[in-house]
Amino acid sequence: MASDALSDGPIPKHVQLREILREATRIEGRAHTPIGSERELMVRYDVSRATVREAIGQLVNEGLLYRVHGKGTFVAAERVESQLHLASFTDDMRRRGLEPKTRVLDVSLDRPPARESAMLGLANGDRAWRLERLRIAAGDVMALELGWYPEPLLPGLDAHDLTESLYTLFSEVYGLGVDSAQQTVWAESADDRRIKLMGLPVGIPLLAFRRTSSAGHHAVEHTLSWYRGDRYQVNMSLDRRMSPDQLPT
Amino acid sequence: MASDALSDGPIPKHVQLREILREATRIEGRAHTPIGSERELMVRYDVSRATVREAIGQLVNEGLLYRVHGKGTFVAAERVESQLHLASFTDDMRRRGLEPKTRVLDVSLDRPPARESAMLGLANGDRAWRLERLRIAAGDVMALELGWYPEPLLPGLDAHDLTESLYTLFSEVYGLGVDSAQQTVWAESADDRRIKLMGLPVGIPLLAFRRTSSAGHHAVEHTLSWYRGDRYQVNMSLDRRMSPDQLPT
DNA sequence: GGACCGGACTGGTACGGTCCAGTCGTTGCT
DNA sequence: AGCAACGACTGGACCGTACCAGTCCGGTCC
Repeated sequence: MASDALSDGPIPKHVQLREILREATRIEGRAHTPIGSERELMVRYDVSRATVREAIGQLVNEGLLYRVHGKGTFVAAERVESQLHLASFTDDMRRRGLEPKTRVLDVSLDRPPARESAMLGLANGDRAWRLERLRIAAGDVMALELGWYPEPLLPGLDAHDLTESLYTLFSEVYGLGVDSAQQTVWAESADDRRIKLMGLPVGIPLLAFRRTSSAGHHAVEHTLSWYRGDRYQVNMSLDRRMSPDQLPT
Repeated sequence: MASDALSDGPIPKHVQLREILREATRIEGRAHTPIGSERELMVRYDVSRATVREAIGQLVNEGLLYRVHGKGTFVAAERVESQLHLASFTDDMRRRGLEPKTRVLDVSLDRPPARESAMLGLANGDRAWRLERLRIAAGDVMALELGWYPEPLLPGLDAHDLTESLYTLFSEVYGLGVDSAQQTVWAESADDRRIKLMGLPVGIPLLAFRRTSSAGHHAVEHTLSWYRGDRYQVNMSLDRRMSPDQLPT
């Protein structure tokens, strides 16, 4: 085994350690196993606990690790793709003769950020499922998606197959038929994390979506999605029969 | 002004400070202004520099702030938000309290490319008005727009003031009330010409729109628009009453 | 057998410190 | 006037310490 020491030099120690831990997450079958405690890693790699926490924090942000207070830091689960949900993406891909797939990067129970909490109508401190997925078609990652789902409405969500259509799951298992959504779209550049996660060429623009989906009066989903700008577009029809706040520019 | 002290209690200090700084990013016209140095904030709020860095780091991750090594921490520019509706740019910006300006770059009579010709229902050889404009709001160029307008339906269009709302013009002068549109949205990078025309920083992503607008059975407009991806977003409402192929992802 | 408690582990919060590296304005010299 | 150096600022990296809060297991007692 290679030495556990980190080298002095131009590459910061927290980056070196982050990459070592990233490799560790790739070992087959490691999902949900611990990576070693922070104090253990600081001894093994001869760095401070703050440096260990910085490295781990970045991988947690990327969805490759997750932390449980008082318990440990674990490798996030990775699952193989399956059928895609939501008519538009699936139909759009199929209309182009492509086979769509979904990969779940992470599912965990967390307190969502204030904004997401508000959008989901959660009380302070209520938890939600945090779900991160990749959408794949024609062998390429088309989109990265991060979603929040209210735990009170969807208990035990993580026990279900989250690579299938969530809307079908909500309807069949929880009796929550999604019937409306609010959505915002803009363009942005891909940062390093998403370039890496999505396997993108540098500099490629992303089409970003934020959506809140509802079943009747219950908000059941708040998602952020990023689609490759060069491989994806949205078609829509607009007319004056729609209410004024529904008509596009 | 409220006290700058952070309170002891259940809410961690880095969270309290984060929310104070978040509010500071919302002040009108603060884009690209510094929020105060880390050392300044540690004195003002009586916390350690690590606590300040933790709070700032979270807002940087959310895209509300950005850091420049050796220079400072700045408020990120805010995106102009547009409700998805069938309004002209002029009407849309006014509804959000911004003073829109349009600069006409070029207006001429031409035979449009085959695709535009087809979309406008023109016969072979028919001419259309070619109109190129910059859309400006809040002192910045928001969009570049290239549009085609069928000359048979809109004779003498170039004699009118084309900096105002075209939809209003079509209705009042030509009796053509725009009542529906087909629109496609995607993301792309700005090429050199558009960087120059729009005065954009290099590398900024664009939100691209292609639209065909109709008055009854007449297609009256075919446009391509490019909006700054960092300053513009589109909101839309979706529900199941729409046909499945109208629902975006 | 079950409940409870304490200890040993875990991650989370907060502090203080030092030094490195980037930016920019000022000053002095040519 | 131009250029280089320096100082004062900035963020970045890394270290150490202390304590808080959550989890879990083993031991003890009833």
